Amino acid sequence: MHGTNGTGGRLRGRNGLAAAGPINFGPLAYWVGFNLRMAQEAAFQAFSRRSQEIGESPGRFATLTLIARNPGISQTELSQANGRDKSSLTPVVEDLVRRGLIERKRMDSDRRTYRLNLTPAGKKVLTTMTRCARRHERNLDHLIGARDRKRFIQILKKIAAGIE
Amino acid sequence: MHGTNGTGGRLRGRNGLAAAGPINFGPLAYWVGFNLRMAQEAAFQAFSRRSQEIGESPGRFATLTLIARNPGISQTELSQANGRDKSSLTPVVEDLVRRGLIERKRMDSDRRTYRLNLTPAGKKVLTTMTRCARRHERNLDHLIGARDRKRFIQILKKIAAGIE
DNA sequence: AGCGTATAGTTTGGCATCAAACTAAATGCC
DNA sequence: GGCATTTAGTTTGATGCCAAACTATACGCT
Repeated sequence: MHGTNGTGGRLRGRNGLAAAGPINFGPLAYWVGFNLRMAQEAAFQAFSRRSQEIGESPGRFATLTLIARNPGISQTELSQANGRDKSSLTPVVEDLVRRGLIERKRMDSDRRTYRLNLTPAGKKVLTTMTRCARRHERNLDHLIGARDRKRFIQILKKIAAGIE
Repeated sequence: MHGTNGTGGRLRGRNGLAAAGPINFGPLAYWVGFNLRMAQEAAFQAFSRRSQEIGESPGRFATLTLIARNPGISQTELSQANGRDKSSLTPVVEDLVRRGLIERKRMDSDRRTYRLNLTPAGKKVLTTMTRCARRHERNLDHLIGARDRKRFIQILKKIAAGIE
């Protein structure tokens, strides 16, 4: 190496720190995996902040929606639809029951499985959360642009479904 | 409710379980946040499996790449570039130093900060990991299609950068 | 009926992450 | 020089997640 600052190719301020300087991302810059992670994290953080405003946890939203749309769904079905392990659902369901947002009944024909349903209180909370989520979505839509939105979602679905 | 199966609008098998049946995703089906999460998780799982084949952890990959491309980078800069809290980096850096993949030197001018650099061993491991990641990327590229790839990444970057 | 296997949900253990409190060093102001 | 403020990194505590072990029901075969 024959440069003058000994940082191997990156210009920095006199004390070796890039002044909020340009980071070289190398191949990460154009790789899908990395950008997917960064985008997801950013969107999640934003939604998280919004959820806090209404005093709810972001993870509860998809759960309540799926129960609302699929009354009587079992925990295993729910965990699969939601892309989480069934064991992760146990404390969530416990919490939602405790707070009176969902109701949980043993099935008669198969006494291992539960059926989950929203209570009236749960429906009310979901309505509030949905309004909040819609604001978040509008924000994202704005960034993406109406033209590309549909195609964008299609690609996301393909990735979710089609990876081996 | 006056239906016959008591599941409130969802057809199920005789014991109340949808036979790997169609889940109603409601608004989640076309919302960006949810699909972003599902895609990211799927891609991550796939990369995770691949990483295991070469005996590495998926999280190490971006870290090593960023150090390689920005020699002498500090931990705080690194954590920001990588989209993680600086405290998450402490155990990672410890591990990489312990295994002799990176080297860590106090700066002379500011003795609070470290400079991180790859060792020759680290460079070698990164080469292997990069090959592995390229296979993963090819897989994703195939799903996305060459035509939409560039636009897709642009949108992901916009989301990562532009959310408030 | 009885036994082996499969399934629904829970428990446990470990990991990655963040946020807030903390330590040590640097900077600025008087 | 001395003291308040900022900054780099670590520690601690909490959360959410997964995978594997576990419990209890159910199913299937003989």
